[in-house]
This record gives sequence, C-alpha cells and structure tokens, in this order.
Amino acid sequence: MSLEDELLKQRLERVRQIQALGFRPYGHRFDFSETIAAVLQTHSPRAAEDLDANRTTVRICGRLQTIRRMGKAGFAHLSQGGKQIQVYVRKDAVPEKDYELYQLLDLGDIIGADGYLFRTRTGELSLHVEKLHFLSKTLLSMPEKWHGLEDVETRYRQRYLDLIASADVQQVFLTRARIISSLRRQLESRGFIEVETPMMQPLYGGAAARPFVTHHNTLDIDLYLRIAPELYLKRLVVGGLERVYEINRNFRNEGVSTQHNPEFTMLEFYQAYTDYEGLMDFSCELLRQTAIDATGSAVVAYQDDTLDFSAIRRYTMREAVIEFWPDAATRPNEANVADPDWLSLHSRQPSAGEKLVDIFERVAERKLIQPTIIYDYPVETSPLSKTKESDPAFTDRFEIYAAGMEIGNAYTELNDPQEQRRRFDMQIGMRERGDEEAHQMDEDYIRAMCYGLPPTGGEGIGIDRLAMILTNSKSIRDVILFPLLRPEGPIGLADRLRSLEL
RNA sequence: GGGCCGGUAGCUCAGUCGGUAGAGCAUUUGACUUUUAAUCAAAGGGUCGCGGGUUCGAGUCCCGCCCGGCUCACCA
Repeated sequence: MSLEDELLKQRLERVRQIQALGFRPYGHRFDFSETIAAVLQTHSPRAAEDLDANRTTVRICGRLQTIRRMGKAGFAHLSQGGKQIQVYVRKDAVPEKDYELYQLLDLGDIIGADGYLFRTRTGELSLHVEKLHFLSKTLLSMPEKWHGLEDVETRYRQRYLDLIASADVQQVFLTRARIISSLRRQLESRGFIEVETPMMQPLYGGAAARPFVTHHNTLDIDLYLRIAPELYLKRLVVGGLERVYEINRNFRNEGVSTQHNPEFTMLEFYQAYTDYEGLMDFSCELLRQTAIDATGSAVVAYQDDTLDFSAIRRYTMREAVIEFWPDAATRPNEANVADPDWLSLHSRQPSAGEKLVDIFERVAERKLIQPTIIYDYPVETSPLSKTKESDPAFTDRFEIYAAGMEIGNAYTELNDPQEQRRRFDMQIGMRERGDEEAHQMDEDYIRAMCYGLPPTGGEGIGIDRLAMILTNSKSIRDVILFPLLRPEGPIGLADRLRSLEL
C-alpha cells in the first residue's frame, strides 16, 4: 500500500474517531471573537504580567500549521489569513474529550479554540486553551514545514496549497487586490463609473491579436472572446457616459511567457473632453497613488532595481531612441531620427514609422526600468489614435513602461467616422493579404461614431504587469491565481476515496 | 516553435564509474505538563514522469513522448 493510500485510510479513520467523540468532522459555523491578525495586533504589546493580571479570553480559529505534543500537554500554531498564533493545550485545563480530540489532530486540520492569552517562558504570545472545536478535517498531508511548497508546477496547479503553505503568496494576492481597489477608488472619486461590456463578441477588435473562438448553440453562431473592450467603451462615451472604466479579462490567443498569459486583466478607462496630455498627468497620479496604496510607498523595489513612481519620466519616441542609444560614438541627433535614410540604415521595416518603432523597441524598451512615458507614436502602428495636428505622421499616443515592460497604452481617440472608415478599409486590405490580426470592419462602431464621439482620451493599464511590479514578482504567473497550464491528467483520488468508503 | 535545465517517498532534496533506492520533514508506536525547525527510541512508506532500446544488470547510457521552468522567436 502506498503511503498516500495509507495516510488517507488513517485520516478517514480519524474522521470516525472524531465523530465518535461527539465532534463534527466537518463543521457548519464558527463565530470567532477575533481574527488571529486582530489578536496579534491588539495584544502583542502587552507584557506577561499584564496578561496574567487582566485575563483576556478570545475565541479564534484557523488551520493547524505545527503541532508539538509532549505527553500530557502540547503546543500548536494556528494560522489564519497568513498570520499565526501559538496555542497551548494541557490535559488538566480542557475537558477530557477535548484532550482526546487534541491527540487526534493532524497538521492542516481546521479548528477553533476558546481560551485566554498568556506569554510562554520564551515570551511568545499564546492562547491557553480551555475549549477546543473541530471545524474541518484534512485528508492529505501538508507541504514540508520548513521549505514549504517549492515545486512551481504544483504551486500553480494547486494554488490553494500554495496559499496554505506560504504567507508570502497570500500577501502577493492581497497586494493585487489593493491595487485594483485603489484604482477603482481613484477612478470613482473622479466621476468614472464602472461598466461591463461583452466578453463574447460577434466581431472582435480594439487591439491587434488573434482571438479565441466559441460557439452559442441556440443561436448557432460563433462568437469571439474579446481581445479588448475598447470599441464598446467608446460607444458608451457616444451615448453620454462621459467617464467609464472597466476592469476585466481580455483573451488573446498567443503563447505564454513570464509576461504573457492568454487571459489577462486590463483596466480601460475613457474620459470625454480630455486628450492624451490630460491622460499623461492623470496616469502619473494614478500610478503614484496606486503604488502607495499597494506597498506603502511610491518608491518600490523590483528585482535589482528601485522604481520611483513619484517621478515618471517623459520622452517622445524619437527622444528615447537618442537618449538610450547604446554607443556614444554613433548616437543619432534629432535630425537623424527624423531622417528616412538614417532610419533605413537601422531597420528593414517597410515604413518610416515602423522603422522608428522597431529601432525604439530594440534600443530603448528594455532600458525603461524606471517608470517612463513614451509619447508621439507613428501613425502606422496606431490605427485608433488621432493624428497630431502638427505632424500627421504621428499620433497623440503614449505608452507607459516600467521594469522594461509595457504596462499602459493611451491616446486621444480618433473620432472622425470618415477617417475611421478609411482605417478599417486599410485593415481589411491587410487582412486580405493574410494578416490574421488586422481589424474587421465594425460597421456599428462606425455608425456610433457617426452620431458624434466627443473628443476623448482613452487608456489601458495591464493589471497583471502592474501587480508584478508592485509585488516584486518575476513572472506573470505569480500574480495570477490560476495561470493557464496544460491539463495534468488523471489524479486518481476519486478512485481512492471510492475504494475506502465503507 | 528552437535552445538549455528539470521531473526520485506526501513535501524538500541526495544518489559517485551502470552493480541490493537514501536523508530530513511528515506518518505510525512508545516516553515527555512552557515547547517552538521541540527532543529521545523504534517502525512503515518507492510505477525513480511514461514507453521503447542497449546491457548479465538501467534512477544512471541511447531514442521517442508527456509535464514544468528559463530563454530566444512570435506576440503588445
């Protein structure tokens, strides 16, 4: 018999023993008086004498993280919400059945305890247990107490186990939640309303990407999982919802990497009557405050660097190429980066604009460790942005970079329907030449624009990448609870349980 | 998709030149009423990712496949 079978059998036997003692092996409800975190926060400053003189009783619950039994007494650590407190159970201090229960406890069981607070000889704040409650049985063994769960694949597949084993992992996802609530709070305080637009779309658009396809049975139509909410959000601005935002998933049928997951979370917001310059100022404040709300400071450690979100730099794309040029001897000047011949020397892309973007990506992108806004993008790569009045080869568009990654993309929205129709026509042409990522004609979107889209600034911020930076995570999978993995194959647990059921 | 690395007990990991598969934690039994990686004594636990091949003999060498990580490419 394998160990795991043996263990399962033992634990199921314990379930029966616990029941025989008069406890429910799987509890229904437990009204604790405080969380463990609250107990620690309130009572950690108190000295042993104070605790003894002013007895404080609490009722707590959590998962058993350690057990140290010593004959007629013992210690254990209970963990809840990433915090833990020691409990002390002695035979002569609890009802007889409670002590028998204590002897049946396994690591990972969820229990409740009533008792009073005290300090042990070594000074650790602990609960002197007077009554035990059993709340839920664990049938499988916990990860090793010292190293925790290290196997990356298991951590992603069984995130619940990762969360049990590592308070740091809980912390990452708490921080992620704080990021999202900070963004919501900031947007709401500026009059933005949260909306939800279709995730299943008959036409997909708003980005250059391949979609996932799904099917609706009754209507018998194929639908696409959205690659971006952009075109729907702008319809809402046409309708008079002048400040809207959506925080939700986008789906792009692409490979995975440390910076890409096929489903990822994006904040998109649209503000009528502003432009990309207004959005730049807003973005800087938004990111600064989010960093503070998430980490306590606008200055954030990321891997080997220290990123300062209170001082976001700004360069035009041309300036960035000059600034980050690797070799002082060949560094271009302002005339060079605007010169088609110079651009051709350094890139084989078909147009001047694409050449500039290509050079920028190779020269500058990875060096944009400090939070940086890059603005004024060539029109060729920006099909939904308004062109610059002063130079129609460029658009009123910027992207935000940090830690060498793109984390945001924003522009003054194109709001001339005739121009938008021309750009769709251009995309259709690209599509016919085999570009699977080119936009389809979205005639309803054109129709909406024909009713008049006010001047509008729109922006998208990649929540996962922002969460990576603000939690100092190297891989996007470390900030997504259940990243996409190939299926793992049969587990065999149902069979085992079936065979052990009496 | 290419390159590199990995998959051995529930967990964390060793495993030499191809020669009886190991440790710590966890588990089981016993001792122990302020321990804290508790301690002490003993025991049980293995489809060495899967499938072939070479060999008297394969965790180890060869081939194929599966799963994962890093990286390049693709991709914003």
